[in-house]
Amino acid sequence: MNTIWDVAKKAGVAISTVSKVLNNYPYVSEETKRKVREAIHELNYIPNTIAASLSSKQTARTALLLNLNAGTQVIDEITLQYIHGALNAAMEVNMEIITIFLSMIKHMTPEEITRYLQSQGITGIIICGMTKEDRYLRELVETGSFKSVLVDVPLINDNTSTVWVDNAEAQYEVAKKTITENKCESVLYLEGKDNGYVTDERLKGMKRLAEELNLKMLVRNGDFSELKARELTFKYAKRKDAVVAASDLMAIGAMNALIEMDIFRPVCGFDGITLMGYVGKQMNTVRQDFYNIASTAVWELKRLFEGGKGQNVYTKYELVKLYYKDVIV
Amino acid sequence: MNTIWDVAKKAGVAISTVSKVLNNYPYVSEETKRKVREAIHELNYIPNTIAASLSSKQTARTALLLNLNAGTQVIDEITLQYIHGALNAAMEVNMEIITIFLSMIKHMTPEEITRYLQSQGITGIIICGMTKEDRYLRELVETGSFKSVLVDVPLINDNTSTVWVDNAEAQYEVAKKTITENKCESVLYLEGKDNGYVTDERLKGMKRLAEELNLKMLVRNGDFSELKARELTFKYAKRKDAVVAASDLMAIGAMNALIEMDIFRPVCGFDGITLMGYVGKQMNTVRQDFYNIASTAVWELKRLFEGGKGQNVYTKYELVKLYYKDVIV
DNA sequence: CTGTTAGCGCGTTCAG
DNA sequence: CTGAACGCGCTAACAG
Repeated sequence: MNTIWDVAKKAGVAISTVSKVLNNYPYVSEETKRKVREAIHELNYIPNTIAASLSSKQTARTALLLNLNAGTQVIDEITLQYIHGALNAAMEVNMEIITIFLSMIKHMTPEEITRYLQSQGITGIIICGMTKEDRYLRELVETGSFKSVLVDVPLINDNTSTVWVDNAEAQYEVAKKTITENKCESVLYLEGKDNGYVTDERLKGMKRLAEELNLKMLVRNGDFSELKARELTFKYAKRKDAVVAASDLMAIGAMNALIEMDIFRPVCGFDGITLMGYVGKQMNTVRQDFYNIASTAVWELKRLFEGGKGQNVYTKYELVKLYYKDVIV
Repeated sequence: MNTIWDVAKKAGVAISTVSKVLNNYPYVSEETKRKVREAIHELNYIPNTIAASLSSKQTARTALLLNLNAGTQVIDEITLQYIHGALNAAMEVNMEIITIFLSMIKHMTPEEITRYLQSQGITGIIICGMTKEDRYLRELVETGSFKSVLVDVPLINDNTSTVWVDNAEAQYEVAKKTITENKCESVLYLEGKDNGYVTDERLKGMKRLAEELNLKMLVRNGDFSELKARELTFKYAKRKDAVVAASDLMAIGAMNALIEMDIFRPVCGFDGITLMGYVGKQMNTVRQDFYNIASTAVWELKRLFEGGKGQNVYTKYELVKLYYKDVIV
């Protein structure tokens, strides 16, 4: 491996000069820049990121914290999209990402986590799938030891940004479409886990719709669980005209229950996961681009690293129905 | 953050002594060890891994290389299991893992990849989902610049190990079960991509079975694709008694085709993915524990780091049918 | 605009 | 058995 030393020698300059052109510092003549770049190119030199972070103390090493609670297919798909999006964006902006599952650090106190991360030279974190129960994470973020970007969690301060879709609006839209298409007058709403930050938002959107359309609405907590949604559907769907679920998995559970009960009710979901193409015939859902969300989070973190203040970033969504032909490859 | 200096001061020794007890070097008196450990504990000291790797040049920083070609649910599940298993095991053995998708490095030459990884201080790699087409990866491994563990690829040398299940045997068993249960005399075998290392093995197992049971076997290349399997089934299944697919996804494609054709043929798959519970009623499959495979790979890599020679490590599998009740949560 | 120098935190000889 | 001293590869003042 060539070091910065070799480059300096080859270009006939001091290592600090090389470092400067490497990091785009001002006050370097075009001529020297050229010489240095040439030497770098000829030697196929790649800076040692380890040494760089040791010395600079401010490199963009980032931890991607992921929740992997329920071992369902859905979680898999979403989580992997997060990882993929984050890693690719990280490569673009030249940032190192360490993937960490919350289960691996759940037993630690915020202080322990902080030390653990800092010992790895991590200065920024991106959190996906955080719940209200993850108080230690919240503390971690609030101490401000790291630049943070949270996905789907409304927590913003100088060095914390949030990336999420407008859940209230999305829930409103998808439900409205489903309900008006079928001229329903009453609805069973299967809301998510109380510990989920998006749960309240989605419920809010749903309430607005119920009021607007003058719907009779029954709200029940499905915990984002397919099984629970199934049970609730068995129990309540008969007396309602439609089932709106706050997640695709719950929508699938509801639909399967309806099939077993042998009655038809329109169902809609939220997420837009592939599984819908296999089982959810004709179900409206809100499709989120999780790859893009993670990617956005990385760019937002980069902004924070560069001195930007925390902010709220909305990402897009679309209303879709997934068909088998869309997912078969 | 406390440094090794603070610990040394508190324990009343030199930093080198602290370093020695940290790395379990001999020739340190029990008494000093005790003092140092106490200081470490009181200060909640965690060694800075960055500085450590800079200085030692032999830390176990590892790259987990993953293939993410087809954007299917199946790939998602398997890949995520790999990641999860690897990261958890890595934490146990105190090893740092950087996750990298092959798509991110596919445009680089082996030399470029080598430099890229080395610039990150990486000395070991684990590769999942490598195909025969990934020649640059093979070169990378064969240069011996890294300690490597390959999953499902038969390539072994002093610093390269392989982790995989006995694909031939597994394919033999699952097919045998399916075929004898249904007293079949002819079979359509949907093999995987030619570029897959497991494809030949599975075919080998299948051939042995065909010979043993004196089956009429038609082999067609399904490319691990659901769509292709579907088409092949439409074309050939009618004249056969059973369909054996070299992957779950193909099995699902075959089954859907059979349903549309409105004929019954026993089908079996390979992998044991969750999706089978949703769509694959009563299908035999070979269930692999991808979490465990990745975990095993990490431990194997650790062995290589410690001077062990490359070897072949077999992991287990089981024959199962997945039902909806097994996957609903 | 360029070069010198002092660390970053730790591992590792090598005297003592 | 212990500690002083050097260096890993690089960044960041600080002189010049």
